Amino acid sequence: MPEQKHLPQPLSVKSPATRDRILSAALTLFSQKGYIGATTREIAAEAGIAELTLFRHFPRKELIIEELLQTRSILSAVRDIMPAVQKLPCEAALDMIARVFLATLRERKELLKIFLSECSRYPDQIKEMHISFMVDLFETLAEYLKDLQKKKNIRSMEFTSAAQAFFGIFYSYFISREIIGFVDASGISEDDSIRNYIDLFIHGIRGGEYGKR
Amino acid sequence: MPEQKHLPQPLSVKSPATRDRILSAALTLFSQKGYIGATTREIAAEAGIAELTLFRHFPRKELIIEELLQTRSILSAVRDIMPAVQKLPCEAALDMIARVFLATLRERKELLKIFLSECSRYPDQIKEMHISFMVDLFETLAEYLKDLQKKKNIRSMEFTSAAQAFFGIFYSYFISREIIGFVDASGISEDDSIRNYIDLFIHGIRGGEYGKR
DNA sequence: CTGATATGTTAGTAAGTACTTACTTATTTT
DNA sequence: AAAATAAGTAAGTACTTACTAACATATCAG
Repeated sequence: MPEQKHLPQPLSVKSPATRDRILSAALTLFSQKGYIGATTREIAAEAGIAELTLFRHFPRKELIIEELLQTRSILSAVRDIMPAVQKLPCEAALDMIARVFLATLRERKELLKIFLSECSRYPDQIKEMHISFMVDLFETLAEYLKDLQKKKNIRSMEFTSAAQAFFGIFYSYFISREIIGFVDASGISEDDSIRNYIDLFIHGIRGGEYGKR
Repeated sequence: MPEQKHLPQPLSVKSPATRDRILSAALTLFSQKGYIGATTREIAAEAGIAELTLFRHFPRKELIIEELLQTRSILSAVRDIMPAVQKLPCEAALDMIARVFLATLRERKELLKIFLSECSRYPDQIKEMHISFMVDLFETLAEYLKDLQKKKNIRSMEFTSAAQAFFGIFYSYFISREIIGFVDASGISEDDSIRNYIDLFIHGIRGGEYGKR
């Protein structure tokens, strides 16, 4: 009877590649089946590793989703393009902002689905990140509109509300197409939809006196 | 050894009150913890009945959510108010439509959360109901706008896109407040938000020639 | 009173699930 | 070559969950 104790293997196992495969597999499965619905066995299989390996990287299942929500959260790509966008005519600028926003949502589609499913049962920290992302978005566009007012014929208004409306249109558009699976029977293409929405928005912010009641 | 067989109790048990308590309890818990996360034990406890009673009404857990999604789905309260709304000035009409829409979403908040969480793993039939609800909403408003064009100075445009934008604004507003838990730090009240959105929308659809490029 | 109906109580089963233990095997580093 | 590192295999534990079986009880119509 050998008394030699197999040390239970160190907890700090590091192989970024494997760790990443686990995270990617988890992202896929969580978004498809929800956090509870996706089992550690499935995640390991999807990642092509042994279930035990998963637990060596993430001693508890919870740590996987926490790391996912923290490291792969939505970053405001919109803020980054603002310098380039300032020089464009406003139709083109808003078109660009809308497209970058939609692209960001598409990139993070899985994460967004997880978040929408799980947000009520997950830590405040993550909620706050999401909210501060939104605030940042709104403020970025609101500032742009304020600047625009100095150069163009733009009404005085609550620019924050306008920005919320703008992103709200595209957010709903995204959710209905990509999450609910709505297909527009009226046959309006994505390009046309974007054009129509922006056209509406631009008329909405434009200065003018008539029609007053 | 008595050979007397206790008949395994008939399957068709009917007590609308109990059935309803189960459905209501399930609605609450599914929306809080998700379909998988809410256990039959918890649902029975919430309904104040024995777990077995639950199974006498719904032999499989799945049948509960199916009945919920079918019998308590969103009905377009918007369509019903259109006759009354036609007579109002358009600002008031749109205000009313927005408020009824928001109220509908609030009433069905739990169901909406379940649907958003579970829509990817649930039958097409339910998806289709949701989509046809949306289509109906959009068409209702689009028709109203078309009529409005005959009486007022309204631009020519794709009214379906305009209707999608209108409801999109309020849908996003609802999701961010009620589901994500966003609180507007800028201190704009709900009434003000609605007013601002509608103001923007009305300017957006109003006819006019200037600003043309 | 009788018997059907709707529920309760208690106990259980079979299948999962997160997570562990014990030990092995490659690969890389020293 | 030795040692450390990152992963694998296989079996199992403790617990939970949807769902069932057996029997008791309360209500109420005929």
